[in-house]
Amino acid sequence: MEIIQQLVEEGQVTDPSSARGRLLSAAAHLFRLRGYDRTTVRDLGAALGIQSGSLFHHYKSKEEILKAVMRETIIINTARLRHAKAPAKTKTDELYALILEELASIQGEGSDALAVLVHEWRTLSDDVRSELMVLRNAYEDVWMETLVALHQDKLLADDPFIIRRLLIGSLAWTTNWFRAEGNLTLDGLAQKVLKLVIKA
Amino acid sequence: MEIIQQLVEEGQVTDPSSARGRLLSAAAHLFRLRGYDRTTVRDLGAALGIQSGSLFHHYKSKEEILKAVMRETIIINTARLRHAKAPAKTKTDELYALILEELASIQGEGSDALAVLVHEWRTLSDDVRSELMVLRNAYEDVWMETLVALHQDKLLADDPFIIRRLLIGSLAWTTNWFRAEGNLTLDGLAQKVLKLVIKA
DNA sequence: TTGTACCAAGCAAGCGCTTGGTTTTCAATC
DNA sequence: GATTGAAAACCAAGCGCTTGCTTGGTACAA
Repeated sequence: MEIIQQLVEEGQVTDPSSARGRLLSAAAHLFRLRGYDRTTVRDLGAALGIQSGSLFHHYKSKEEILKAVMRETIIINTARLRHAKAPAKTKTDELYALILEELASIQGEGSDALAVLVHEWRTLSDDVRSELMVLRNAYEDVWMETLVALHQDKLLADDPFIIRRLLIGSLAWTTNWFRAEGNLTLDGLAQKVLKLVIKA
Repeated sequence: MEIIQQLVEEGQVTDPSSARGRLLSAAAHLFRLRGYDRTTVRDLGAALGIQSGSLFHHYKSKEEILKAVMRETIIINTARLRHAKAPAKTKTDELYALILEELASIQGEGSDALAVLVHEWRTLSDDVRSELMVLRNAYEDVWMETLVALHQDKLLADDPFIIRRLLIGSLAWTTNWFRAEGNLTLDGLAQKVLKLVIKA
């Protein structure tokens, strides 16, 4: 995943192989598994093989850890999304690429972090939430560029804002049921979703 | 809401005006607002104007309260769903009625409880979860009857199981953005959603 | 007079986080 | 290429507070 490496070099995200980086991915994993509130700093320490108190050398509070997980998740996935739609030849291809990429992010690597992002959004304090909102808007912009263009070409089944909101829910919910082992592949699912929102 | 009254008389759900009933709706409200984990028994007691310890006269643990909230929510909403689709003349009308009713449940009355149901599902212990799963399956059956029939009539845009799963996510997510004050009504939204999943 | 609904007080366990000190890492120096 | 120094990473212990829940008793309606 050279996208991440580039972001590391730009100083935008933490190196996953560093102490802080391992902390963040362990946190993402546990936060997803048990939820933020049910994950104690002792759990997190144990997962890393260190004392719970040692965590506070890296981040000054538990919420700072959650914030960092979310911040980096949004940044990484925004970059991924842009990267995914770049080679598309038509706007419809672009939309397919976006759907597939978001599905892959939810299902595959980084899935922990993205699930945490959706699930624990309201856990954040107001300050932190509005701080992250800026990043999240940038993520949504990548979607809206494509959707608005499709709407102008009369290719979208409905208003782009409505479509996007319905899509968020549908795609996020796949964590709860989709398993790649089934006879439905991720590409297959992305195709099905695409067909629902594109005019016949 | 005479549906609820009938369920009360059948002994399926708790009378909302009883002490236990008020406890459950206060719990649903707080669980939604702050999440189950962040809601303390002291918060809950304060909301009811009683001591936190007094709660345990009604339910033997905090999780029992969550379980009761969920249990009754599923039962009530299953009855609502059946009631909503009864007068429909075509299968398409049935589906519209189901979509509208689920949207209404999420947005309007009982919205607290249904939101809790979606959000706190994984909070439950395995035992309780599988116990509630039985009820939840009954709820899903109401949907599947209609969707399978539509699929047989070649009116559905895709496999009924896929459609339902995509719908759950879309509809549940509306809590996070839909506000009835806008220029989009609930019926309007239901219509839009219906059109996406029904063949042109 | 029996059961329902509640109170007042508090216990044991678990929580996030702090403190003061030790080990590890690693680039700069000789 | 060994020596050094300081920053980064971590430990051991525990503090102060909150948590879910218990206990023994009271008010009151039927």
